[in-house]
Amino acid sequence: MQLQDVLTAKIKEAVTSIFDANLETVEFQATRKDFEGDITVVVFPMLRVVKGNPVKIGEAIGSYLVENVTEVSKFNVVKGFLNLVLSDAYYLEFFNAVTDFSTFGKAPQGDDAVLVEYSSPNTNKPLHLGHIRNILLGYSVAEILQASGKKTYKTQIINDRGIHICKSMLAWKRYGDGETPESTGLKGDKLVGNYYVRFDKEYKKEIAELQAEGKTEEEAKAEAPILKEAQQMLQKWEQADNEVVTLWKKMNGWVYTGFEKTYDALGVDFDSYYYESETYLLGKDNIEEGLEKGVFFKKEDGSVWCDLTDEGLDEKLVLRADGTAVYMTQDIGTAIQRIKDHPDASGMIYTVGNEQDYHFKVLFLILKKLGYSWAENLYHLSYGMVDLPSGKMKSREGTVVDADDLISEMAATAGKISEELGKIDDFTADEKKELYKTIGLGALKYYILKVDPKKRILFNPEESVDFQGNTGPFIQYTYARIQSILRKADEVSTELDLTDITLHEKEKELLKQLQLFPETIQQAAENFSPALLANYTYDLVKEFNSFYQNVSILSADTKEEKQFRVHLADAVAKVIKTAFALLGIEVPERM
RNA sequence: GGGCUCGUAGCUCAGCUGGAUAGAGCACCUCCCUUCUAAGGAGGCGGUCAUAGGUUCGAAUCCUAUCGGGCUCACCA
Repeated sequence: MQLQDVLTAKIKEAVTSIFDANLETVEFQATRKDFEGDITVVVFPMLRVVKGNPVKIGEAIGSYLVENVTEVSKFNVVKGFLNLVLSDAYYLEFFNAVTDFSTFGKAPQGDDAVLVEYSSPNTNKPLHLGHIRNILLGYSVAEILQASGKKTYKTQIINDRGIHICKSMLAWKRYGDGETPESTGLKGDKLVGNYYVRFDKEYKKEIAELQAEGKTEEEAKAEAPILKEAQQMLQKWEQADNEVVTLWKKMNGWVYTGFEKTYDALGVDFDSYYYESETYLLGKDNIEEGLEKGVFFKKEDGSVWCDLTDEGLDEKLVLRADGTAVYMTQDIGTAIQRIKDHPDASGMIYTVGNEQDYHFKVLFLILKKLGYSWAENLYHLSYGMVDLPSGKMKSREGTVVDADDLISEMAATAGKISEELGKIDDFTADEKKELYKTIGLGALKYYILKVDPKKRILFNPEESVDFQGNTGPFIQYTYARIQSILRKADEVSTELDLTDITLHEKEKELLKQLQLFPETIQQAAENFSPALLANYTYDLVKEFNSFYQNVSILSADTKEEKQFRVHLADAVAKVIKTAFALLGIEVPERM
């Protein structure tokens, strides 16, 4: 904010010349709606340096500013708050200075790059609502970072190996009867997911049988033949057994095709993919290095540990006694590998649920100890669970909210509402379908992104997602309404003449809100919080609606006024579009 | 039990580095579609900001303790 710098300097100047005292900082805040003014200087903190009555001090500074700063046209003092009224010219200049509102707020791209990891699914079941939160957050944060001037690489790590993958493979082999996505018409991830569930069913059956034979529950769980067979399968996989690997490739292929469809429906993309089947052996060399550097130590049994007691944490195992890797080993190796693969990247963001807070705390600490410069720029984008009114989502109990189902339900609801309103009766069937998808997704994405990532979300499928109030569709609707105005205003010249414009109160409010956009993007980037951006957009839309209700755009008094208002509405629409793009939400021209 | 985290209106959520009388939406009540798209707008109802202390000119915000919810403390991933 340039003006704030000017004001700061002038206020310091005023305090020096009037009170013969030196101010170190000046505190500003936006003026509350119920007071006259645009920006407020808080006088209280000055009392430390300047003795006296805050109101008198405020008045003295106020009149000094009106005289010496052209942008300040009036002032008033309430208690210790000096409210400054900024001139119309100041706001009009701001508006005029923005050459292109469709790129307004975005910082030019620098050289500094950052990796954003998100999604990271298992390949044994379809994506659900929990993944949706992850995916939307990760994608949006990547876009926001990009808009804040960073280069970003979107990436994911796919958990494509392990006992859980073998479970669905085994169940398919036993009971699948050669089924394929083509033969069943099922999405590949759904088909594989069904066999994962099937495995669990058979497993439970076997446990029950064994328990009937007198085994304890624990024995039964460990000895169930189907589990034993799955474990053998994993061993065979690790030995690169041809048959197992072929099956694994085939079924994973189905899953990937299925995932792609879901990603596509959500409108997200990735720049690179990492597979655990390729990275799970990484990290062992790094452990060796760490041992040499003295970051790690070896216990009598040969296992390797990292001592984090100085940091108030425990000792953490990084390599088993038999030399095999643990989760941590792999993550250390993968992080190092990724930076090697992206030499311009100076940091990494992991979008992973908050149940792994501790893991990432430790991981980052270890990487720092290993001396990697980029380890200072690691961030765990931790988010809360998505819970149902009934509690946690459990795939086995069938209480999972499936991602694809949810997406299509949202579109269906959007369709129902649109049909009732009947504003798009002239649309073709395809156009309607496209629009309903846009609105449905807008509702879902906004619903999830507007809440602080840290907080858990309670999702009630019965009540579904709102389409009124602080929602995606409401904001999309405002955008569409502005487009409608612009279509009708097409005879307005592109030339903008601001010389004779006197700002209406509502116009001023809108301009103020627009002005905040660039810093909102920066803040959202710094805090890794799409929620900040979502709520900003809502405020902007509220402000526009208030303007819309009070100020006639197309029937303004003068031609210049009309032009200005049309341009202003257009600017609002463009900012909405940019903000929503950063949230991964599309905006329709009509709805 | 240790660590982390959350607790704001009946419900879902905002509230930036401490600042003025704590804000929206939903729900409920009253109005406003012959006027640029009513998925909208104006107003009403609704709060001891979990509780108790502390820090100071000033606390929803910072500190401490307590209570409540969640997560986590694996040679699982």
